[in-house]
Amino acid sequence: MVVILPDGGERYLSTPLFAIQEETNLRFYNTLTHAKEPFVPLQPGKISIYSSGPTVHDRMHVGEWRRFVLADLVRRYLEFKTYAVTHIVNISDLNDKTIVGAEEAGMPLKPFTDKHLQAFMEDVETLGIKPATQYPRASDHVEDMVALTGRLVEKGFAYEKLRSVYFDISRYADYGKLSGIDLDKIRLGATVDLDEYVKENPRDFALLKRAKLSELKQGIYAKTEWGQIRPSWHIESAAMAMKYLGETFDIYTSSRDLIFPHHENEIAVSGALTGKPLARNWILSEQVLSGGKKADRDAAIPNIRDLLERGYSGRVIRYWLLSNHYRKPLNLSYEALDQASQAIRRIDECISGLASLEGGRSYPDLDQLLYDMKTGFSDAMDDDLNVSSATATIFRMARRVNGLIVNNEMDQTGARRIIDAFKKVDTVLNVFDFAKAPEDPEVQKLKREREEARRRKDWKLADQLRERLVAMGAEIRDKKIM
RNA sequence: GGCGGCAUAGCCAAGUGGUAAGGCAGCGGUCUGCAAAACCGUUAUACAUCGGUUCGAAUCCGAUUGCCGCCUCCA
Repeated sequence: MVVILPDGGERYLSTPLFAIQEETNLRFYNTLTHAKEPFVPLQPGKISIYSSGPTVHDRMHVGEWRRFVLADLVRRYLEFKTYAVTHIVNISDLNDKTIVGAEEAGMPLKPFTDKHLQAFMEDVETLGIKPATQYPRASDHVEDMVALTGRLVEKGFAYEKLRSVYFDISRYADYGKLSGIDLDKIRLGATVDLDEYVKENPRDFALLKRAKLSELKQGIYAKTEWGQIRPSWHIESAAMAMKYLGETFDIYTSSRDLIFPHHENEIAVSGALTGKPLARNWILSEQVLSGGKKADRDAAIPNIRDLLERGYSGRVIRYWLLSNHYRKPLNLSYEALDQASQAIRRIDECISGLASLEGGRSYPDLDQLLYDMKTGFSDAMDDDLNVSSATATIFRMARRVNGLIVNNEMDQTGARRIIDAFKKVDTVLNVFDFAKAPEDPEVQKLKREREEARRRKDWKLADQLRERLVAMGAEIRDKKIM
């Protein structure tokens, strides 16, 4: 007997096959439904994520990195929970900004975008972001975009006007679900000059744009039945998402400010073609503010390299971007970064204390301690990635462990297990320091000299050496002179 | 005007009905040659405002205020 399930087969998810995954209490806030809901993958054990990628015309400022760090957090946490994740990040290298940027730089488009893509990848590494499974580039997928547009025209969802092709929103009844927008009430022309365009309805959006003269000169166009065109951002992203992850995938990560019109338009494109939702879960980061205003590229917002030059390490920046809940606005300030730096140091100190531990008794309640941290961490993360609560668990653990070390109640075996537990948690957060860089010989030499001075009770020399060591950035942890 | 979001200590921040986690900074102490680190103690009887529901509200309901974002060719 064949049963057609009205819910598209979702009830299969309660069969034993899914039991392992189902035991988890993982819940995400889904912007599509405006509610926290249990996360259930489309396929057992496998998860597909698509993330709104960079526009490679400039170095991204630190605010924009929030959505990439969020994507990384989602991915790492799912992998922590033993899912196999496919993660696609699109590279937007064919648009007004890159074309204008290349022109201004006096470079052909490809080398220009290559250069900025390389900068992007540098920052990915600095921030400890796991490289995506693939980084498809818009410029490599124009044929796919033209093909999708052709299908939309055939189905009557798109029309050509003066050699551009537009999506006809009036044909797509579900338009506006993600943003909750009411098309009759939006203010038309609030941010664009509508007179410049010849759409049948000002609410329609471009799929393929007639190539401009400057673009034709540079050869940045594709020949199609509608003329020489360049694809729009919306069709670019939708085409790559569907090509790499299929008609429907598990998670779309991005940031709130891209909901309308961009994501709404992608949903319309894919929904019109397949009748299916593009992504089941939309996980979107709230914005980074600077001085109370949106941090955008026009303002003087520092990028990752600027912050490195100011002395903040990649993991400090990452921790700062991560440590506030992703659905709350985050205010950029050096004070906040300083606080993040201090906070991380607390854990670093604990880890290095464990690593250099000698002697000590074994701690009888170690298993309980480890269990508390593990469950505290994953319970918090299961609840829509509550990083603040998760880190609170870790800090409590650190304080506890430091106390045990002070009282000689921890031995090397226990220390090793605690470090392993920190490492496990850090596969998700990726902010702690386990491999202290070996000290350079000069530092080691000064430290020996200082110890010698202390033994001789030559405090003046010892203090001078301490000043020099601190200035060199060395850490000093004195013990009682025997 | 429409839609969406945010408001908790000096700063950052968790907490959706049971009496305010955690971090930073501060203060007192232990340790130290003195510091640093670490440890112990301490730091919100107004959770934006007003009203309501309840035995009980930061949490639920209504209204208000302030701030932020988006509004279709910038991505």
